[in-house]
Amino acid sequence: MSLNILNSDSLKENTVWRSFMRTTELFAPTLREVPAEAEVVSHQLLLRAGFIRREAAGVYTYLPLALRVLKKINQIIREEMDRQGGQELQMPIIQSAELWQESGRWDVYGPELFRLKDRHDRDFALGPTHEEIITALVRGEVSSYKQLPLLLYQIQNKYRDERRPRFGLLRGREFIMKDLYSFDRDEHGLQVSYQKMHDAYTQVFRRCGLRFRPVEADSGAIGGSDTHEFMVLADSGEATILFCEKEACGYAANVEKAAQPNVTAKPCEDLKQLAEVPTPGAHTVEEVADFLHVPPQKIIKTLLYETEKEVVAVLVRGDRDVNEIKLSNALHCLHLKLAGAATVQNITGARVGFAGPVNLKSVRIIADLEISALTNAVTGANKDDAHLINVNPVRDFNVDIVSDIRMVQAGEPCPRCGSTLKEAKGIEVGQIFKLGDKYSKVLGATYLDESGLKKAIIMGCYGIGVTRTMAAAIEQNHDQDGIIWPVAIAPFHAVVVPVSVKDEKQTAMAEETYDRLVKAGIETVIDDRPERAGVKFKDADLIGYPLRITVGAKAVANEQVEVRVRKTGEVVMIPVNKVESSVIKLLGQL
RNA sequence: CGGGAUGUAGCGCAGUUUGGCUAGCGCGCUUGCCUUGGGAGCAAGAGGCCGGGGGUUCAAAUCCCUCCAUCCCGACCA
Repeated sequence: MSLNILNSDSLKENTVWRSFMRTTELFAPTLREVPAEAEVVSHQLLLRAGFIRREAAGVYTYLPLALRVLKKINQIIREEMDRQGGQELQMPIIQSAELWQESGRWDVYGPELFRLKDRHDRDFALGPTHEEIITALVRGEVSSYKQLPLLLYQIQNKYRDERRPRFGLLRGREFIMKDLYSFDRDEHGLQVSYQKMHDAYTQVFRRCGLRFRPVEADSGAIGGSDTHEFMVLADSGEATILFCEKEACGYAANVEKAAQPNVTAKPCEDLKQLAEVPTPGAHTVEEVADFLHVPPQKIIKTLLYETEKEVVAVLVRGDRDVNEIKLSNALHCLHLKLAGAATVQNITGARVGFAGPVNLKSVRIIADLEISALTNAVTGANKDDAHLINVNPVRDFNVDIVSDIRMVQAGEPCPRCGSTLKEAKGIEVGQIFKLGDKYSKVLGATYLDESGLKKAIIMGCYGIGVTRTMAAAIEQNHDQDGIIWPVAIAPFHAVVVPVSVKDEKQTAMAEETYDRLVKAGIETVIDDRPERAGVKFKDADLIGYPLRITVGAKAVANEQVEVRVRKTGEVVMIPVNKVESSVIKLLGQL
């Protein structure tokens, strides 16, 4: 009996999606006009093409077409995770506060954590990520080095109460994410797992048909050492990435992370006499530079920052911007913000705009690497309407910390090879982290090695935003008429459009074409609505089927259907009896 | 969190300033005719707690109070 079940069609029918559809049955309500709530193009097109509907701010229903895309992305992810030895599981979305308190993140995570109480008034959170749960699971089940390494992953809804949900699926509060966690005995094992995931991610995004780039990144709140982000390249992207113009070099980093090049040698200039000069009203770098006729590079910009521990003075060259991420890393602080006017007055004794490191008491001073290379520089005098000239580090002031704390810009030398850095915009769709023992230590996930020694498991975590990837694909691949899906993640491969459904010959020919394509395994939609051709064409372009097969009067007369490529607009005439092979060939070329 | 804006039919909007007939327009939807290669045309229809609650008034989409929702901008570069 049981064998019979296995041999039956149940196996063959166990495909994730059906490969055929009639638009008269398809639930894909398209809109002619752009809903007012949508700002970015992926959001607009997802709404217009009938892929999603909004339920609440940052919370969406995925309609059938969207779900097909998501399933395809998921499937590619599964195959690549499994290929690297990953095992899929599912974990709770509702997570008890205890675990989060144990890891310390109940307090650290802040308002982004969706919190709720049960009827007994116990605290819970909706999982924004699953480090706690998975580590707790593993600590209970893994006790020996023989059980390692372990790669476990899940694809589920995650929740973050964003301070400002926006851009449709690009920054939602409920979203689908794949997270894989690696568990290894040591750093070497972690390196192996990390590389596996780096390879897997490269494969995933390549297979999705996206132009992307892995970049070095900052590890942020999740913590850990090494980390790369996978960026889908799109001009509308929020993230700025810098990459070396030399392909062979390969350096690429998020601006948040991009290291500055080695400091140029100190210019040989005689140290001049420190002096105070009046600079009435000149409180920005630009104003001071104009007023004193010095280039901004000769000005030391002094910013006061407040952290949860202290107030610090931050020095960068006048033409540079502070990189707050680098800064908070250098200061080992959690929160960072520019000090208010009152604090500035209090500490420097002057209004905002006249702070300087000379004789600045009571706060630590942190300077960017470039500062030590300056001679005879200009700074604020800690006195209203006055600046100091001929200021020299060491001679006139000392700093407590020297570190790379500034933003790097396109055009600067590559920190690795010295060629020029270029800039691009990207959408972060994946990130891989080396966590080390950060979570295993606090949560007590350990194992015994061969010598019976108890050791912390070394972890890594690796996420892919599935719903964000779908939106990013649209940001990268669209035109005025609508979406242009890469074949691998398109909801369907082709749409057959009979120009007039009242023409029996056209209908018959379209049905034959549809039938042939479906039987050949091509996911095909037939637009059998009694609409005019223009309406169907518009919808086809909007939804973004990679291929459109038009069956009109010409087709009937010539026994040839017209295959149009969505991406290029290219049109080829194909005899009906060869339509499958031609379509397969065309899809393969896309 | 701060600031701004908006909320009227499925979608896009007018009407609100200066309260007053039965709340309008375009698209979409239904029915019929017609049309059929890029969102056609004609005709007849359906569809509204004017975001919720409370007030003022003879009378409220419109004025007042309050709550809610959505969107945008900002979060300080000395």
